[in-house]
Amino acid sequence: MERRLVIGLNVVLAAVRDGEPVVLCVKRPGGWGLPFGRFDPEDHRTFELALRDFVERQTALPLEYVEQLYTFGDRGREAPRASLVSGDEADRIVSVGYLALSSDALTPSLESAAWRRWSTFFPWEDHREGKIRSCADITGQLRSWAAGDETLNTRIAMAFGDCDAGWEEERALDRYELMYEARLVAEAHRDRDGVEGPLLHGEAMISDHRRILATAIGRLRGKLRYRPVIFKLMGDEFTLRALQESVEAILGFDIHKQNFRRGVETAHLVEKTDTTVQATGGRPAALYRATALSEAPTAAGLALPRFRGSAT
Amino acid sequence: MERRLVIGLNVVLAAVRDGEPVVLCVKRPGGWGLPFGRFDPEDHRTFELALRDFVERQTALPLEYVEQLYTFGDRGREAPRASLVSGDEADRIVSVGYLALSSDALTPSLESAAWRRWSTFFPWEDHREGKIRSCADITGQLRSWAAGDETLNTRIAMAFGDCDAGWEEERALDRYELMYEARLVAEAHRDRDGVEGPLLHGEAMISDHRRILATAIGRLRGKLRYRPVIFKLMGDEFTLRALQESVEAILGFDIHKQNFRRGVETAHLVEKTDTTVQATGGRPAALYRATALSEAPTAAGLALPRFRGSAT
DNA sequence: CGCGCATATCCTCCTCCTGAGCAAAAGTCG
DNA sequence: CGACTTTTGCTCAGGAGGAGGATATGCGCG
Repeated sequence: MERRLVIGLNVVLAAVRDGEPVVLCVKRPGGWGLPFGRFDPEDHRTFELALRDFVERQTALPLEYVEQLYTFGDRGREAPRASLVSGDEADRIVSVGYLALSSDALTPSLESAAWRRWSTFFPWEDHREGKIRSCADITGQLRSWAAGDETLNTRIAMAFGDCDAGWEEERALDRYELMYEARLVAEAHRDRDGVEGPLLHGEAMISDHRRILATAIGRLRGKLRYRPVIFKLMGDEFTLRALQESVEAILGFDIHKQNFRRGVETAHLVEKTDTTVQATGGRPAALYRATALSEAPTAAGLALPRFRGSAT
Repeated sequence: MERRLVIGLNVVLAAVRDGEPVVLCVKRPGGWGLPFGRFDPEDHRTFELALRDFVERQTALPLEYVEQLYTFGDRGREAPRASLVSGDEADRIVSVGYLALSSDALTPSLESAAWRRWSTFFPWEDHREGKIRSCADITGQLRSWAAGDETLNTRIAMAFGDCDAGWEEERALDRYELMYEARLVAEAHRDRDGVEGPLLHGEAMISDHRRILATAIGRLRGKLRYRPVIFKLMGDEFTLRALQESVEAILGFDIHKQNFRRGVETAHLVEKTDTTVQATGGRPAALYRATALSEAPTAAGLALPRFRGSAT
């Protein structure tokens, strides 16, 4: 029996709903996962076309902005569940991960697809005021796992900062991988022992999908700073508060209001329309729209502050 | 005849030699290209292992630092030369590009492999003092090609700045792609007309290898700013001047000497040894080495200035 | 209508990073 | 020794970014 090479495509379709970052998930036999499909060179000229095709089939939602994340080719990574994609355990699966952004987060018309919050899978990535923050436990557990190992402790320090200072939001993958190695996430047990792992930090996903999601989160967070991608998550018109809330949702921490305004305005990424809306109880807010500048895919991003810990 | 799916691996192995950025090239029937090979799932557990394996065979050089760049899956991209890798024109080739860094740039023991300067392929990317700078022609040609097209002109402005102001060195790929579309590089003619294109800007490479190289250059340049990768290109001990020259070689422009020192020293990326060397005619320079901090793959990078045009 | 309330919006102040350049130090070469 | 070259230390000004005070403009309510 010849082992064939199979290319699987995975998509992290992200959006912001009611101020919460969400990702489109699909219910599978083994649990929740990302939309994915097999790339068939006969049918599709490019990865992106294939992606759009089967995401639409699996979720009945069209894709807008799409960007490649990473290609995972290691044998053993998908080990226990390889058969999910190929139907043939002997095939060698290489999976290409994609990040897609949606501005509307329409409810998918299929039962099996649903928007789920990032925080379900990565509770420790959300440091906004009033959210749970289980980060101290994690670093504690990591440190005792690392014991005296110099290298590991450096990695922990780099990935988590002091969890309150020096936290770099774009290192979501570093953090997940450390936790995986330390067996603080269920996948680590499942992949090694073959049995369902205990519920540890956050909900698990099938295969290596949570790793892909971590990659996507990190990439998106990083990209906010140097490309105007945030507007791919916004409608045509929005208040500055809404824009800021989206940014905060993605970043996972609160930022200074007045400075944020100054930042986006002096960068000329947005322009004021002449309409205002009254969504809250206070003064009506001006509606803004993205400028032509921010439409350019190569334009600069937002000047965003770093997380400096919370007042807790 | 069934079309099989084939995964090709390409490596951009970069180094700095005598203050010049170089890349390891392999002489092929159609011209110079990057080392590449076919990924065989039977033989190799991971892409990286496969990579190390065949690079060693093709060039007799071992790989050290390796990082994935991008996966190119579009049909038609490699069109005229698809047979190079597979030997069977009907196969569908997907290629995964990698970036590798070498600190020593040993001369490969094989005839067909050689280190070649980036500037051979991308003369317009080098803005250091005393180098040719054909950037003004290029933007001129691009603008007349773009004619009045709003979108294209924005892209040009974003990619090239004013070629003297607002130039962002990490946009090497954007620049190459624009030039490709405008048929300012030989590959554009070759890929479309099937015949060897005229010599235009820089030397052409086989297949889409120059595109991959552009991707690598952009990635490496960007990464300098947020990861300590520059030390992967340096030996164990080096003077600050040597370090700076490497950085300048990669970035493609000169930077302020005193500020550079201040930057690396206050970032604690290097520490002084107690030896000095006298390489030039002036005062002997202290030798430095990378600190443990800079060994951490997740540590921060160098604070580097932006290109502000040359005094010409 | 006047008042408290909740936001939005404007503006100021202060600090630190960064760009730029002067000047001294420590060698070589003739 | 004096001219020259390169390293190294230091200063200073401008600007970006962080924090927060002060107004503006809507609401609901008595």
